[in-house]
Amino acid sequence: MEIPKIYDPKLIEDKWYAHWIKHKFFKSTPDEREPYTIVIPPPNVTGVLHMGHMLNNTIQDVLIRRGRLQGKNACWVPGTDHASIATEAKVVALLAEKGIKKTDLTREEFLKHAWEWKTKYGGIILKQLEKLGASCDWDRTRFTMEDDLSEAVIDVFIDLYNKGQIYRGVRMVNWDPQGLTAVSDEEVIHKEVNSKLYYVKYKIENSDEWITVATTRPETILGDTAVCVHPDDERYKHLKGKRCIIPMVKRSVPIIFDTYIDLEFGTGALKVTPAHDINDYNLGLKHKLEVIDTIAADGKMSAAAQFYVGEDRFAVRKKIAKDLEEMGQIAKIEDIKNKVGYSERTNAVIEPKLSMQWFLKMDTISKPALENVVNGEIKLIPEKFVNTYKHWMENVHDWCISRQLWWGQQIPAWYDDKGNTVVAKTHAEALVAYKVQHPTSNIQHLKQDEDVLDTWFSSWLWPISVFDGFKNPDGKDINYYYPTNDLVTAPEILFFWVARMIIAGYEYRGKKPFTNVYLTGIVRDKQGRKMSKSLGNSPDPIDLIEKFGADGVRVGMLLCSPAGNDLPFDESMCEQGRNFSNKIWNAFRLIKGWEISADIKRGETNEIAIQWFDAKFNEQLEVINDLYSKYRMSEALMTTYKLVWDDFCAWYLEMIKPEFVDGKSLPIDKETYETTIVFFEKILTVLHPFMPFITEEIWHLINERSEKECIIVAKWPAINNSNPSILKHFDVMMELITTIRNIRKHKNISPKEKLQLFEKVNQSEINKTYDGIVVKLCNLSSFDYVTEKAEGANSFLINNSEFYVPLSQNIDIVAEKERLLKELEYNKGFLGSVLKKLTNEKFVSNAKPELLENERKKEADALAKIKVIEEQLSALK
RNA sequence: GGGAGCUUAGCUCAGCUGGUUCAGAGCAUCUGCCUUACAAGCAGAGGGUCACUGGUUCGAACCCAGUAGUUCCCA
Repeated sequence: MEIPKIYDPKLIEDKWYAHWIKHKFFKSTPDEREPYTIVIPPPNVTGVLHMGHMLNNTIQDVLIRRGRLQGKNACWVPGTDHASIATEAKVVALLAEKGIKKTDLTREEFLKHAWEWKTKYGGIILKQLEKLGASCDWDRTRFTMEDDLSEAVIDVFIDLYNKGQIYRGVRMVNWDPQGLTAVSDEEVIHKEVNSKLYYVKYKIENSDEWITVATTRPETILGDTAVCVHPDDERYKHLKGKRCIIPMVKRSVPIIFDTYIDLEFGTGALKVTPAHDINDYNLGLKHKLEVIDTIAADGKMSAAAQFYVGEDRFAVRKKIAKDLEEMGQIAKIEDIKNKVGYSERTNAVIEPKLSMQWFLKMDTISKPALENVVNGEIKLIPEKFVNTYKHWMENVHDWCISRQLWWGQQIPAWYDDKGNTVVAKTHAEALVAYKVQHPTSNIQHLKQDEDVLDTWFSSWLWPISVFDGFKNPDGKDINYYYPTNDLVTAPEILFFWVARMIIAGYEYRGKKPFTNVYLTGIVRDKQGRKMSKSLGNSPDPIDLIEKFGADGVRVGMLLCSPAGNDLPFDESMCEQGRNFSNKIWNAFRLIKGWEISADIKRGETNEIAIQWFDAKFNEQLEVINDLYSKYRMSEALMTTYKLVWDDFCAWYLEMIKPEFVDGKSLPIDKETYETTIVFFEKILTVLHPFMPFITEEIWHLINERSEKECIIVAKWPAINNSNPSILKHFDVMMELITTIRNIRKHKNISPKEKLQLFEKVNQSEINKTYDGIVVKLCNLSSFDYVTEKAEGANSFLINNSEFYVPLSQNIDIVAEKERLLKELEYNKGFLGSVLKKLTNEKFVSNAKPELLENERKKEADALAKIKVIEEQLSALK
């Protein structure tokens, strides 16, 4: 049988994925086993797989596969969300290419196009997840806008409205003039930009005096309805009761006094534009000012502005500055830096805008979500995010849940022509409710609210709605899978999504939606920039999988990404993963290549090697289990990596590897072979969550197995630590081996040349248990015990035992002396530091007894070592 | 402007209740090897004033205070 020496993932990954699907290994239905559940953070239907998804979904797959191996009923629910703004923008753009304007279509016609788009392109990302090996239960795939989930959204809206938690009101919202919709506070990104501060002179009415205000937004002057100064400001006290004239529009407005004003900023006089600034709006409410909305929804000046009507606000900013300057009303212009809000979705500059919106009250409904994270009922990993979470939840704002879009769940609110509102599921129900409220009315038709709900208002129900928890609140699925176990997501949406799911969980199930929230880092490029499509700095994950294999990419990403830490991505990480695959493959090749003999008896060397690896495996498995329980995934992987590469390949296999005689490998005894297979299978199982494909492939090659006997449904090894003491003996032996190899290296002795080794020891202390291994791994011709120093040999110390390796070449006495002196010096220094503690009365009286004991032992060891070194030194003369 | 976090080897990170098995790991680097599993490898090696300053302590990477740099959140 010819096994290729380079592992080629391309040949097997698709095969095994199809095999797993065929045998329904990802499928989960409620049964008597303990459930282990993860709901996917639904990616946006418009999305394609990027590195962030790779990281996030790899972690989920590792967790779910391990849960499955542990015998739990593992259920990973996939799906997508409908992403109102992004999808609608895509569809609008697509229609524009065909020469169709959204405004020419009815709502129904537009939605038809949108659904067509969704059917055709939505969900590409889910297909891509298969390449990664994601073991989702695809039969459970959900979409936030499918009928059942939409119905849940509508029902929740109605329920919260009836509970008085939802209200409609005019509010200053963050308006995205490009997306033509309001966006929530959390969707606004504030960036510091270079701006100009314009000092504009307003004439005091019936006077020759002027008052100068400072503004970064002169285009809003047209909507000014007051000028405000601080009541304590000596400069303006005399203006009490006066009015001033707004430039251009020549409107007379009052000069008002309010302590809100910052005396230091600008001139201490503030122009007040209630329609276009949240603070001004509040001032306006307080002082009962007129509100003039001069900027239309698309960011252009409205008719109310009187000037520059139909021109864009930024063009107008420049123009009005110039025009005012010509009129002599600009006092000066300064360069400043200020923060400007941008839409997360469209990157347009956010325009504060007054509009009628729907809001969810957050003050009371969010309480359990705060408490249960603070008290640890729900764990955030890493814990540091609890602070941020707490801070946010304690200062939570009402949630603006309406969006001026069509793609989404239309708000179930109905109005008569006077604006009277009823909230109901259907027009018929609305009409009935309306008649109850207005018994005298004979209206037959109510108009439904044009707006849809924020997409997060769908996804906050996700952990419940994917199990039909609204439609069927006592259903088998929801009762079995909810609360789910782990959620894996990015810290960026901790508030957008995670907090709101927790709120919904307590509101609608009275229980948390999940227990652990694992927050991944952000995948960045080498310059620390977030990977994004617009920057073009993200490699295509599918290309990476082509190049390094899915297993390689998974390992590469996970090795360097502790929870919550950003991940500066570099392809070389995947290379390390690929190399690891190859290492495992070659271990398999080695084992598979052995000739097995039932006639040979298992030698002592192999027996010891087996005992040792068994102990080592159990020791490390315990560490790995513990790391998993703490969600320290990258460390669990690194521990597994070293167990496989160092302990299994570099040590164990080298110890049991049959010798070559006359250009031919000797056969291996059956017992050792079979045990080695058992070890290898255990190792493959522990590797499986990280590297599902190669482990499945080897699993089927290493032993005769039926189609259904797959590693994906194998059993996670149990801990069975029978002989832990052997590990200590081995550590000493390994040090001996390394030292001998080091001598070889320093003396330039070929690995092929056999060496002799002597240990100076009293006959009673001889323990030859490990000698065979040392002989084998160091290529020795003999390992003998002596009572006297061997002449002309290289000597060294391990644990206060002296060893000699006779060399054909002469020993460099000078160098040897130097080395010994250095070692002596170090040990004397060490002894000194120990003695310093032991002679320190306070240390002796304060330190714990076992610590004191340890120091005494160190003292004794150091003294013994110094004695030996001194003997060696004197022998050199 | 307010709050939180971070700073340990060239890079990415461990380091639990302070005590030389505590200064570590992987990658990268350097040296020698194409040794019939693997050069995508093997065997070795070098590399850090634990950001800085001060304090507490018998003893500080670890606790406290301040400084600098950096990231995030909020306004």
